[in-house]
Amino acid sequence: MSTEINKKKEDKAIFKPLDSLLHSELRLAIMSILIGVNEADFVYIKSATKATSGNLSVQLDKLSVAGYIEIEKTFIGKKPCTLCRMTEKGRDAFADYVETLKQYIRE
Amino acid sequence: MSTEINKKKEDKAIFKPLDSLLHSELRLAIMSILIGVNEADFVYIKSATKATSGNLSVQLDKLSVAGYIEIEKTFIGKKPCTLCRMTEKGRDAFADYVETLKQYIRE
DNA sequence: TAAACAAGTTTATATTATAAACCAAACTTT
DNA sequence: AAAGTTTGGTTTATAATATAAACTTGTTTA
Repeated sequence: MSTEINKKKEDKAIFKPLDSLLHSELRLAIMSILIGVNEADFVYIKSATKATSGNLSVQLDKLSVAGYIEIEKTFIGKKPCTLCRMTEKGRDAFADYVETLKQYIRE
Repeated sequence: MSTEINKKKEDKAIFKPLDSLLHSELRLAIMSILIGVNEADFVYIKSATKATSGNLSVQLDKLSVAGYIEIEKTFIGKKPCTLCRMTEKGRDAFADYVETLKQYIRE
């Protein structure tokens, strides 16, 4: 049986897990852009991140499914325009992520 | 042919890429532990991170192959003991990573 | 001495990210 | 006006990565 004398090994992790949806380079970049502006469109995010269209499309969709961003498909003149906006949920998740991350980078 | 008149879209990403070796939850946790101490053994890191042995073994190996940590296999009494220590290169990479990350989290 | 345990490693599988291929509509050139 | 090009994406296939399961080697304990 275990006694007080036995040196206890840590029985819980010292690090809080990171939100894996946000801990991805491209998704993090997207969120980083969106937290600073009211909205941004697909083409802008693509050029700012240098992501391929396919990758961007997929990652935006994941953020959208999670409710972290909203996607609105409109037209600007005759061209389609995909607008992205961060939700309150996304803002909270991002703030949480940053807090958690600080544990890891010791700041 | 392209002219100066053409509105140039951003032609470089606004985010510096993250060191993908470090941008991994477990490897980051390992580095975070090692940066704070002189050395730590496999068993300690395992319990501190709650990683499985297999996963830990693989990730330590990657960090070691990259030259970010050194691994020394010794015995403590009759039991094998795998000691890990961060290298100077690892320390630099970690510092770089943290700096880069700040762009993304705006701090 | 056989069963259980400790400390890992190796290999297989599931998850995730990335890239390649494709599509529709609008513009441009001949 | 038909043919080719560009824009703004989506879908699907592949490559990379993380995780878990199975195994190994040696040790301790019942």
